Amino acid sequence: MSLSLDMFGDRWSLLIIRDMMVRSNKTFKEFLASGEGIATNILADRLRRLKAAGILMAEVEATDGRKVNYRLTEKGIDLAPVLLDLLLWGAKHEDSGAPCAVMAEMAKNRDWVLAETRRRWEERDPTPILPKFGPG
Amino acid sequence: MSLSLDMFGDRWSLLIIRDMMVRSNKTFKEFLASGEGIATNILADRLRRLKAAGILMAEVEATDGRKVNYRLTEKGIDLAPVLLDLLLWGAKHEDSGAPCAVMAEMAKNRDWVLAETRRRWEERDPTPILPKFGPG
DNA sequence: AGAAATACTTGCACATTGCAAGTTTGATTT
DNA sequence: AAATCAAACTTGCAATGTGCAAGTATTTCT
Repeated sequence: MSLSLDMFGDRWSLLIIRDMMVRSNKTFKEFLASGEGIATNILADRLRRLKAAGILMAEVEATDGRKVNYRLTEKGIDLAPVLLDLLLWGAKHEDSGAPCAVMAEMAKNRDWVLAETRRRWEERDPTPILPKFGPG
Repeated sequence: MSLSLDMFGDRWSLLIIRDMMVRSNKTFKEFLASGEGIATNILADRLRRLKAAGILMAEVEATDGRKVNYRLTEKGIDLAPVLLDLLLWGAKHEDSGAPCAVMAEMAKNRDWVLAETRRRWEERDPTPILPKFGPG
């Protein structure tokens, strides 16, 4: 756990991973526009560190050599349970602005949400997971 | 989630909570002796912030007015799923030194481990959770 | 060839952290 | 009762990390 916190014991790393996981953010610009207000140098540094740790990988887009697409690795997508629990905790104990019913659904269908998150990652499906709930 | 990371987006807060949860650490001195090497000023600051956030509470020991006993609140013990997932992730993807079999057991009995963690908190049972596994 | 877009890097002020030492309050010993 | 010890902090300061504004490199568009 101490090792995990060497990597995630900062303000931004987990937010970046969350943006990749639930918003399908892929590019530097998208991360900047995520609204949390990360500085460009910090973003560059975190992407570098997460890449070095094998949590994400980077590749330049085939059709546009300017763009770099970041993508979670298996190690990265395995953080989904941590992020989901953190989200549920925040929704329960902090004023998150998220509707209670939605959060209750997510807590109830925890395993399905995790499976669906992984499926979207595997199939590169960029559909956001938040508005859709339940197996049916 | 951004709100959660305002609180836990640092190197030490979650480690302190982990030490309270799995090692039943209660006093300033015990936290210092946990082996992670936190500085005294940082420890004091984090305890203050976690207390202000309602994640733990402090009370001076009745029989020894020097000692302050820290204890997780309901809000604090609710972080157990996050910590467990982080532990399992670290065990899977980083060299944690923890035996694989033990971690596999924890992953399998996730719900039981969480229930047992909460029971120990409610009953103030200081038995460490790590060497004991399975419902039977 | 020139302008625009994307992904960074750099310089610098400011905040946070870590270490060592000191302070405060309460218990224990003589 | 005085001196000593113990636990929980606080303080000072150097080093490290962060955030903002600006600049650079490479690639694409016109």
